[in-house]
Parts: sequence; C-alpha cells; structure tokens
Amino acid sequence: MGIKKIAKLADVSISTVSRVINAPEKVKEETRERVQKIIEENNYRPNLLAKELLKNKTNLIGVLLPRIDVSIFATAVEGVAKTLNEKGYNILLANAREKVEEEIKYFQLFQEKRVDGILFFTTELKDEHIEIIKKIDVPLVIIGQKNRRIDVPSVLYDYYNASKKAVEYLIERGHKKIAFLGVPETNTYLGQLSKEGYLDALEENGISIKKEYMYIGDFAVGTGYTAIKHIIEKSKEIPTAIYAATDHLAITAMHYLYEKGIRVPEDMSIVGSDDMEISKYTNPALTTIKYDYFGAGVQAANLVLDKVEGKSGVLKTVVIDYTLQERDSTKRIK
Amino acid sequence: MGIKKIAKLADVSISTVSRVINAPEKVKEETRERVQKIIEENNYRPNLLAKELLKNKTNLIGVLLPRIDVSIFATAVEGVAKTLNEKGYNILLANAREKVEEEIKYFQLFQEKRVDGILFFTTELKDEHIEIIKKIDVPLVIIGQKNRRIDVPSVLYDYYNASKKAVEYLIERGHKKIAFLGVPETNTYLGQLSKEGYLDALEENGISIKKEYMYIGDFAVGTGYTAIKHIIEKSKEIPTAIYAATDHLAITAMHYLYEKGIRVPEDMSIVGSDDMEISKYTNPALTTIKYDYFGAGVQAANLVLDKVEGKSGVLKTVVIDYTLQERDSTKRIK
DNA sequence: TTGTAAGCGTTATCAC
DNA sequence: GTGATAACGCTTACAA
Repeated sequence: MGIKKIAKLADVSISTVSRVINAPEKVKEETRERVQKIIEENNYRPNLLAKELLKNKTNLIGVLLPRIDVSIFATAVEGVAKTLNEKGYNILLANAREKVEEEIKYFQLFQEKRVDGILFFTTELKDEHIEIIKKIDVPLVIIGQKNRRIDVPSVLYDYYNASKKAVEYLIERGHKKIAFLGVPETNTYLGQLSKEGYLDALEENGISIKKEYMYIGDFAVGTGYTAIKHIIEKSKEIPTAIYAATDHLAITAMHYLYEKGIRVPEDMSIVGSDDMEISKYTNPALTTIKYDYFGAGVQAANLVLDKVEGKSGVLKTVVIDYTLQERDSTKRIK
Repeated sequence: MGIKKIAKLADVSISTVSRVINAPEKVKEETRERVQKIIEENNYRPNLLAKELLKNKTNLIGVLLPRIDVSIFATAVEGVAKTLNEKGYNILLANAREKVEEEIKYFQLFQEKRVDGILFFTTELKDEHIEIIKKIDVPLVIIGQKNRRIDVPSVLYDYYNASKKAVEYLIERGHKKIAFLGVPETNTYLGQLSKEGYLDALEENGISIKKEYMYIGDFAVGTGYTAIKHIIEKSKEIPTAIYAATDHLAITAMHYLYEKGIRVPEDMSIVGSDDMEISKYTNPALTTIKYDYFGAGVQAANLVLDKVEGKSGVLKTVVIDYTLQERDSTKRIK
C-alpha cells in the first residue's frame, strides 16, 4: 500500500501526497516538507501502473526484432533507446528469435500491455504479419521492409542504389568478372534489392551476367566462406572481384581466400556492405558500404513518437542514406 | 473501455467475460461461445495494466546495461530473453549509455514500474550503485561484478584463471617476451583480474615482468592498434607474443601488425579473449578464450526468476566457465 | 452457472 | 490549501 500509507503517516489526505509529488507548488511549504520527509524515510515510490491505467498512457514503446545479437539491430536499438529515453519513453524489448509465431504473440502482448507505440524490425513481411498489422491500432513503424498492402510508415535502407554503386566502383576499376554473395530474396529489401543493384550495374555497363558468379547464402556468420568456395570451385574463370551483400559475407569470404593463398586485393578485390565496427580492422581493411543504422533507429523512434503524440503531416517513408567507405580491399586492374 | 463493453454486447456480466478469458471451463459452453465470438469480433484485448495493478505482478524484468551494441552484452541478453520468455516474462530494456546518473534513474523507474526483478549488467560498481542497491527490495542479480558490501547474487566470468591459462599457453610454446593489452582496472573483474592472471602466470614461470610490455587501453574498438604500436615503438626488445584482454584489442592489434608487415604467427603470436563470432574468420584465425555469454544470460535470468518465484536455496554466485579456442594465431618458438 | 461488489493505487474534479 | 470521492479495467470472493 503506497500513497495511503504515506498520507496516514503524514496525517494528510492522499490528494495532498499526490500534489506533493506532481504539483508541489500547490502545497503549503510546511506540509510539503513534512510529507516529503516521510516519502523519503519510507523509500516510497509511486506505483506507475495505477497512473498508467488511469491515464491510459504507458510511455512504453514495444520494440520487436528478430535478434538482438546482430550488430545492425543492436546499433539501431542504441539509436532508438537514446531517442526514446530523451523524450521520456521506455522500451519493452521483444526478441522473437526469427519465429513468426513469436512475433504474433508479441504483437498481442504489446496490445495487452498497452504500449504507446511499436517499432517492428524485420527482414520479412509475411501474410500473418500483414494481417495482424492491419488490425492493430497502436502507432507502428516498420524498419527494414515495406509492403504496399499496408499503409505504415517505414524506415528503409537504400540497398538498391548502394549495391549498384558498389558494383560500379569495381567496374570503374577495370573489373568485369564480379562475383555476387547475396542473402535470400525472401528478405525483399536486402536480398532482392542488392541483387537487382548488382545485376543492373553489370547490365548498364554491358557486362554479361554469369549465374555461376552468384551465390545466395543466408544470415549465418560463416556463409561467405562457403559461398566463395563454391563459386571458385565451380567457375571456369575465377572472378577478379567480389561484391558481398553483408560484411559478414565479405569477411568470411576473405578468410577462405586467405586459406587458399589468394591475396586481397592483389588477386581478388572485394567490397562489402554494412561497415561493421570491425571492418576497418580486417587485413586488409575492407572497402564497404556504410549505412547509418544508429540514425535509422533515431528516425524510427521519432516517427513513432510523432504518431503517438499526434503530430500531423507525418513523413511516411524514410530512406536511409549510404556512403562508400574506401579502404584497402580493392585494386584497379588491367 | 474493455470488458464492460464486451459484457454489455454479450448480455452477460463482466465476471463472465473474465471467466471466458481466464477460466473458460467454468462457463457454460453456449455462453462461452457467444462471448468468445464478440471478443473476437471486437478485437478485444484485456488490459494487463489493470490485472497487474490488482495482482501486484507485472511479469516484467528490468534489464539494465551500459550498451546494447557490444556483442558480449547483446549475446547475454539473447540468453536472458530466451529464458525469460519461456517462463512468461518480458524485458524492460534500460540502456544507460555508460552513465551512472542514468543507471540510478532506471533503478527508480524499475521500482515505479513495479518490475518483478532486475538484471544489472555492469563493468563497474560505484558507491552510488551500492547505495541504491541496498535500498531496493526487488530481486536483483548483478552480472559482471561483485562487491562484498552488498549481498546480491552475481554471475561472474573467470577472468583470472582464463588469463593465466592464456599466458601459460604462450609460455608453453616457448614465449618469454609477452605483451599484455588490457582494459582499465576500474573495471574490477575484467581489468584487474586479467592483469593479475597475466602477472601471476609470468611470475610462476620465473619470467620477469616488464612494464614496457603492458598497455592499458579502453573499450573503444581501435585501442589494440594504439596499444601494440606504443609497445613496439617504446620497447628495446620487441615482444614475441601478445595476450589481449578482449578480441577487439587482439583484432585491432593484428591490423597494426599487418600494416607494419609483422606476420602473425610467424613473427608474433597472439591470443585474444571473448571469441566473438568473427574471431574464427580473422586472418589468421584468432586463438582466444571463449566465454559462454549466452549461458551467462540464461543463468542470470534463472537466478532472478528463482528469487522472484521465491525458491529457497538460491545459489549466490555463478562463475562462468571458459575454454581456450586454439586456432592459428600462435606459433611455438625456439 | 452467473452476477454483485470490493479493491488494486493512482489522478482529477469539485467542494470546503 | 486541503480533503472526499469517482474513475481507470480488471480479478475474485461471495451471493444468488
């Protein structure tokens, strides 16, 4: 029992205690001090549940993501956390471990816990998602995907242009035999767009596309190793350059090249995508596309707060910019 | 308005609606189905705030950590999340961005939000922490530190023995000139213990300690680079091996060696500590100490749940084991 | 099998 | 300045 106990001890009504906490200026100094003292002596903390129930406002944002131990999500959440906390909101973290049923479960939970808004990080939008999202009337922002069947603000990465630019960068340096290490296309935005960027860059430069230079792996860390091994073993002509859709792919591919004595960048150029913290320190340092994941988190948080706080004219889709970080993993040839 | 609306629409009392949700077997099938249908038609979700207020139980665990975008924390949180979710608990995430005031603020918030338990990940226990922790009567588990002034269950990593073992491993391979790349000692457990392990290993093997072989950096990613640069430039005799207290230190040190044309392991052996996902793919693959961070999260979650659910005989301190992952970054000499 | 009503800990309205 | 009281949306005796 909280405020009632304090009221009794201080010999005032609960309204006065409430005022001491929320509007101290409305209470006579003497009373205020007496009540304040008792609050501190008893280490009293107001029960926010009661307040939240009454006000129908929790200052809680549900953050749903596939995994937290993947740096692109962790970094974005860092941006989310900073932004939300500055504005007095907190995070209900839901780690769905890449299971759709878990995600659905969490959408229910978010509603029952009466979160003020939802940030949904995902690599895939399935029918089940669409269906439940249509029903939810809590402010929602999706990060990493977009679907025309639902009208929800999104934060997206410019994977298409980034990939195209990365491949053009290699082409400008004389490369024509360029391998592509990708991720599954179920992941519309990264999987599909990075592949399209690669294909269009080749096409626009009059380079014919070779299926044997393309390998679609998954998100497991070691995939790049398998991918480039496969390409090198199966190709008649070994490529002179690699474009990898993630830095994990690039770094683990480099490890295979190292094992085989294929030197980077002398024998093989490589461009990654992500710019993980560690990519600056690979040997050689990896040239890669840098996305502002932290900034994406900040923007997503701001988008959802705008909706929560009823600001009109909310921007619907934010596209996160990219930059090419030139380092030492590519070489000009011919 | 929730349950009341449903009750009216179904022409039953709110208790019946409540029963349909919580104890359907107590309701006549016919009534149950009618109510259920109306619940679904209206997409009704019970308000957990009301229930939590009444029951004084939120099934929420406050997770306080310095940063989420550091793999050792993110991995541990993955373990925490899995364990908590399996048992029906959720995470209120508090990212304190390494500021003590923020941490204090979150301890307050946790109390006001009536979390059932708290998981406190930290690299440092200051007086302010001790003070507030003494006052809190919510079940609490500390991960990464221990202080004899407070009697709180802890999950610790066996940094001392792990470091000693890593250094002994180098000594067994003929190394006597071994550099140490450390982290600040304010971080009792990692900073101090890893240094002590290093010093004791040398001492017990009759190797004299050289100050010039030791460099205490910080947690920034690039520190290893600066550290080994400093040691190599200032030492009369260049060391033949390095033990680094984190993989970040090790990997960025390797990058410096690469730039200088110092070959690993031919000219310099190196052992790290953490076994990050990527460490298997450095060139050469990094020999390092592996800690089970995921398991630490699981154990911490279980500890706090045991306290929350009032199980007696709670284990007070859990020490997380380590293993040495032998890979290709060390060489036997002489 | 179902309904009534008290109570969880607050805030807010209105009176004194 | 201060106090009584209704209300927030639920669960749970207890009564019917």
